[in-house]
Amino acid sequence: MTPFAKKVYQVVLSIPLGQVRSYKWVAQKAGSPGAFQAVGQALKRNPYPLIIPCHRVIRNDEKIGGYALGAKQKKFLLKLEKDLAKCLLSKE
DNA sequence: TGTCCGCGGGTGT
DNA sequence: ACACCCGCGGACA
Repeated sequence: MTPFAKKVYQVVLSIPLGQVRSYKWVAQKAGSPGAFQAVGQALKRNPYPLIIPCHRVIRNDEKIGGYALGAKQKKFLLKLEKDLAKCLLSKE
């Protein structure tokens, strides 16, 4: 586990439910604003793609980009999380 | 070996 | 199909 990747995981794990951040944002929080691609590599090489909400990390223009389990799955998960977040917000 | 940077390809409209 | 950004690959310390 590399320190950079670990920090990336921490940042991704800090993303609230139903919220999404861009690779640039994660890269900046990781300590390297220009290493947004390294973030993707770290997520791809992450030991637990299902544990880390890597699907909350999307492109800077809300595009999908890529996903270890499938870009379409990523969109699906994002839709579910957004709906879930909305449900939680509707509920007091 | 790991991290950072650039070209080409993919997704979205 | 085009434009922008990147889940890739290569080079440097």
